[in-house]
Amino acid sequence: MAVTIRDVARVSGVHVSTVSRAFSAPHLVNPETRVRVLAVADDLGYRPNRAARALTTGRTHNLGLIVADIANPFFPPLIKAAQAQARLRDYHVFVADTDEDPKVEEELIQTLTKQVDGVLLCSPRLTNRTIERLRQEVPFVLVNRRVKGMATVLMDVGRGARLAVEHLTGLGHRRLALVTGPSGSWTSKEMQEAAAAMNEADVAFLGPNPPTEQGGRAAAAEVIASGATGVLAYNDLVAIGLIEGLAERGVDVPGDISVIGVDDIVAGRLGRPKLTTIAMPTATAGRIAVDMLLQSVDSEVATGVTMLETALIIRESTGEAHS
Amino acid sequence: MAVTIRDVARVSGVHVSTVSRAFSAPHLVNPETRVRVLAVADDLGYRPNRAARALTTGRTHNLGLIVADIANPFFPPLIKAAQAQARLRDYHVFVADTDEDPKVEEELIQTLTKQVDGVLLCSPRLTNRTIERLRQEVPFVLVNRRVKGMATVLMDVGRGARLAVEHLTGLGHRRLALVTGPSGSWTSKEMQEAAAAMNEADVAFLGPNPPTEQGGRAAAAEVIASGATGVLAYNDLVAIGLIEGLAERGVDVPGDISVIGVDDIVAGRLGRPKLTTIAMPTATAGRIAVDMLLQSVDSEVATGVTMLETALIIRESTGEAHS
DNA sequence: GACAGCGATACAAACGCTTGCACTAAAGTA
DNA sequence: TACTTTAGTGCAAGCGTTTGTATCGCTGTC
Repeated sequence: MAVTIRDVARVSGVHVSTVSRAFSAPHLVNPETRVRVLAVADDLGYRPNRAARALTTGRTHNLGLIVADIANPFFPPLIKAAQAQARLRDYHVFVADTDEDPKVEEELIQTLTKQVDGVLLCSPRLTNRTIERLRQEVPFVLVNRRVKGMATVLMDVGRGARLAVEHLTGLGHRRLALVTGPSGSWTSKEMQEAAAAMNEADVAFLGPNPPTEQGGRAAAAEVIASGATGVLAYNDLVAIGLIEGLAERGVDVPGDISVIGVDDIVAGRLGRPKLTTIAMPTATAGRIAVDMLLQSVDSEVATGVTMLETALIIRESTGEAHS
Repeated sequence: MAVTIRDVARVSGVHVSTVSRAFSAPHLVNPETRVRVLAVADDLGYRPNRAARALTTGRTHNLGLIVADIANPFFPPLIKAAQAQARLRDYHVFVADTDEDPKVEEELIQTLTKQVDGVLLCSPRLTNRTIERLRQEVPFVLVNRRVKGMATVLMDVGRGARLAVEHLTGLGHRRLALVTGPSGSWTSKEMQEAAAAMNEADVAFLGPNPPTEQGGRAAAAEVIASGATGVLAYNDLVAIGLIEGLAERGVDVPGDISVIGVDDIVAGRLGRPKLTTIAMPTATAGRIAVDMLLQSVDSEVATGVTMLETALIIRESTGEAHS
């Protein structure tokens, strides 16, 4: 049915191995033979069967990309960039969604393992132990999560959180709240630690919450109860939900309470009030993560940590405190 | 290195074929043997190598999902749903981004072809001829694009557009404009046809435009020049950009001009003014498309058209016309 | 003029799995 | 009892590649 290397060999009057080498080891075949073979291949519409190739070489030329929630606006730019970068290197990428469920996540990795050369784990909810175990089976690069000795791409939310707290205290807010995310989240922990380390402010930790609009809306009451006038939310989605939840309770942002998000998603830029937020270089992260992964696939060294800068973008959801 | 079917066979004292059948044809093996084999397999951590399986069976158990732009908020829910549905059926999915480029799209299909059992083509920009040619090589399901005789999932934007026009004329708008999308887009054509067929209104067609915020912003001048007071935009992103562009030129929405988008993305719901829009059942589309694809993979019949309902959601970006 | 060296090619095994066929032993049938 | 059937299993070919090794005809060297 499909045209194979054998067809090309037959038509061009050489052995299959010569055809194979014409593609993958050009220097081993006579230039004339090569052009002839290539011409025939093109003629016949030959496309190498990557599954077959994978079988002998052990390289699938596929990557796995596992994220907690594709629909979370944080991820698409990362997925897009990763996929583009992979394509540049002649790799295809499986995208899988765990629905924030560690069980699903592990299972996904297990089944993907045999068909990929490596996997990108974005904001994994797995335990360190599990990650370390799974790592035996397939090279990883972690995004937004630190596990000792593993290749990692991080975005410096710690610094972002510090900037955010400084911004808030600079505006006169004394009592702050951090609306935390899922409990397994490195980002969330990082933000907590950064905020806790700043002793110029008195900050309450609220959560954990699902990293969604709903999560934010649901946290509104708790935020009000905390008495905080400055809030740092786990991400923009949560921040937006929170602002809505506060509005429903008659609390104005930034009039009564200032809110800062994380991620700089489009919706925040277009919302009302426009969201002050910590911008994450997600596309860059995706690109770099793929490069690291490919490198560790080739060289067997799967280590190194890349820390990417974040930036505080001040828009309209933060304002002066009224004492 | 990795544990294969052979290891399982050796340890459990049976032939590889028995192990194979224990997995894929249980009724052909003695129940006792089967449980023993399965136990050993589990013990050893055996995972079938899908590439090898693909080689013999011709089924990769992979799907390709090709979209114009992952970062366009229209797609993530579709991708997520498709991926989830595929997983349910024990399929993995390659996600690829064409960057709205037909060349890239074709190339992607070509390289993916050998590693997938079928591909989902979302809002393809390819010509019908090309699609029909490519179809010889791999089963397709088209989303948001109609090609005769091909399996298709459509969302009824035509009806949506009619509702939108009615809504606008109902508000007293007489001069309308349609800010069209990319020229290859079925959706865009569909909207034009629907709008043109409504002779109660005088509608100008503006475009084509890139389906982005920038595209919308850039169209602002043209919209003003057209004299229209009611505008239907290709999608929410364009609508949002347009509203911004109009604001920059001192034109208020919905005060001076009413704007309707398409897609019902999150950003529209949170924006200011909240966008009146045509909601698209993207998640449903993704789910159904996968089911259709899998069905056509099995049965060789790759036809049938599913039309999904859309709905006009009236929010704040449309208002009465001032005569 | 015999031989080492080399470039180009052919050969064949291997990758991990599926599957049609052959075989055996037990069970059913006449 | 002799037969056919059937359940359970083994055997081996084959899927489309890659790749180490063998082969072959040259050229160049002493």
